[in-house]
Amino acid sequence: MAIAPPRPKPAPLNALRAFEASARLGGFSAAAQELCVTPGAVAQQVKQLERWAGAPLFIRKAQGLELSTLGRKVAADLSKAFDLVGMTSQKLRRLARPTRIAIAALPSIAQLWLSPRLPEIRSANPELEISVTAMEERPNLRREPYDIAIFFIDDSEIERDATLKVLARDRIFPVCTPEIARDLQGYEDLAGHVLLHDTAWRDDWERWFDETCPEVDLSSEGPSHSLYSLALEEARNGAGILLGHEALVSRLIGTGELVHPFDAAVTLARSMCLETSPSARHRPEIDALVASLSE
Amino acid sequence: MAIAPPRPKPAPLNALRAFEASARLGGFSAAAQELCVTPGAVAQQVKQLERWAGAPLFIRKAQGLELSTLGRKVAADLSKAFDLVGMTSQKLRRLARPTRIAIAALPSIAQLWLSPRLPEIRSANPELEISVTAMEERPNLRREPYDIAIFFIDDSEIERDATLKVLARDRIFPVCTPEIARDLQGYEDLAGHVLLHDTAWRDDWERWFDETCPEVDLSSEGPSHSLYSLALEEARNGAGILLGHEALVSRLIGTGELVHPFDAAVTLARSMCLETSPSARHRPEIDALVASLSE
DNA sequence: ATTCTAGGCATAGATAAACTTGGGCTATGA
DNA sequence: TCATAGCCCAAGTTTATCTATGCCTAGAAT
Repeated sequence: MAIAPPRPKPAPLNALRAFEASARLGGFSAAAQELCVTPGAVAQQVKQLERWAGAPLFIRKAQGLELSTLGRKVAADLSKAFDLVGMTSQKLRRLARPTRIAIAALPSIAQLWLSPRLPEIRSANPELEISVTAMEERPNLRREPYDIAIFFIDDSEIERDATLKVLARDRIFPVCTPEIARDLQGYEDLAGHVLLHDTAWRDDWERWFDETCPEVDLSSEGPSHSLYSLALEEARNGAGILLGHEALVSRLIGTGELVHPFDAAVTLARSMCLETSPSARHRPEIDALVASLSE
Repeated sequence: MAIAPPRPKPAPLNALRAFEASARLGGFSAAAQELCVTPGAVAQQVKQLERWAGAPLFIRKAQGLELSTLGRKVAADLSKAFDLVGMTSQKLRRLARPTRIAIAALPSIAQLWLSPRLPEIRSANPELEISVTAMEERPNLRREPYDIAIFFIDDSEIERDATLKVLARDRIFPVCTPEIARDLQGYEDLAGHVLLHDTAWRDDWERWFDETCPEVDLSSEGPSHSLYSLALEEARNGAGILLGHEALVSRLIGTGELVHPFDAAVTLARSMCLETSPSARHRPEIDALVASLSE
């Protein structure tokens, strides 16, 4: 009774995932970032799924997307399904090699905060294989294979998510070499120096001026670096004054290589937080590591 | 702070699915059949997943597979996750075009039982687009995009699954043209005629001999066809005697083209059953169709 | 108004993933 | 002792997926 199989195919898995990410994040570009591909690839996948289903899932607008009625009806279920897939695959990875621990962190945090603490942790737990991956955006720990993530997170989000562990509030203040600091008697003396910037935190200086000395007329112009650690290196070499984020500069202040010439500090509405993967909680290796990092 | 992304990749979805199917069905070959690929393809996918995880999921034995401890720990969760994915994608398909109904059936059932009933159903529900796909194996309705499946199913399984709806017990008895029937006075007269077979139901004749006339020495040799409907066509053309499955031959008996020369019938331990997709239940279109098919 | 920017669309070509094929190997059972 | 059912491996091929471009639209910023 053999028969050739022109059978209706099951839905393409990758297309479902692309749709789910687009629906959850509200756009192809955001989804593309999460999936590490270009927006065009995501758009194609979604279109493929629409062809399979026979009806559109999104209403395309010139500016971004909107879920169609149909899309809205299935997006939540799909998210739940892929959360389960993701968490199970992480469980698999962890059970396979429990001593392998992956940490995701902002590049600046990875280099300036985490890296100095790792040697001690590694020597205290020689059996652990700790890997650190630097990235700009906080990954979705329900999906991506990291056990721990360390990023700056807005307070509003911290309130909503009780599993986030605050490591330090984000306080900013100018830092420079002791030599430069000798020139700085008052805020107006800043005008004569180079103000170093980080591209991602471009308005740090403006923010600090506004909150500490709005009466002084100062320009926040200056060279900017795409890596905070580069800007910090420049400051350490005496190239100018950088707005330091407390958690990231305290080491260099401790060694005396940098000083903070003004007492005024601004506390931003966010904190450096440690997040653990839902599938990693209550694992002894992870708990111990989190405890070490929290001091 | 841009950074090149050599990020640890998430688990490959297709590999997860291949592993899940292999674990659930107990072998690469069975999984390959469900996924419509060759066993080698499944083996490669599973190996890829093992590389990703860093540990083996199966213990390979000369005869088939056995789940490793690790594999056993994640297989159940993965099945649940992919069930959810599959059911959601079916929900999507159905919501997109609610009047499109896909039926899967054994080729013989499709042609001999279902096909004669469809014209009436189609004219009673002209808005429905009913498609029929013939296949040898009962599909997994949690995964594959069919709304209804009609297959012969063993009684033991029917007891376990209350959602199966029995359409007819599987009763078998010889059938032939009225001309041939005139030659058949007793069981021993069968010896002089060609006995037609279906390859998939090769032992039907032996079974019937055993239960109705074990004392007569009859050979169950004879030509076999890979499609039951072909064998039936031969019988209708007077080429020999076929063991008829009641549900499949009753039409031709009704028209008088075939007769059953002996009263003796054997009831097999299985029935022709109708199964509905979990995601299709309680939909008016489906319920109405099921009711029509159940008479 | 004009320019700029962000986001989506379409296509072609390049890249990577998945699949098939064919040949080996090992136990089981007729 | 052979046949069978499974799995493994190595090419080689097909298919799917991704990138790269250029184009279009609607708000936002000059």
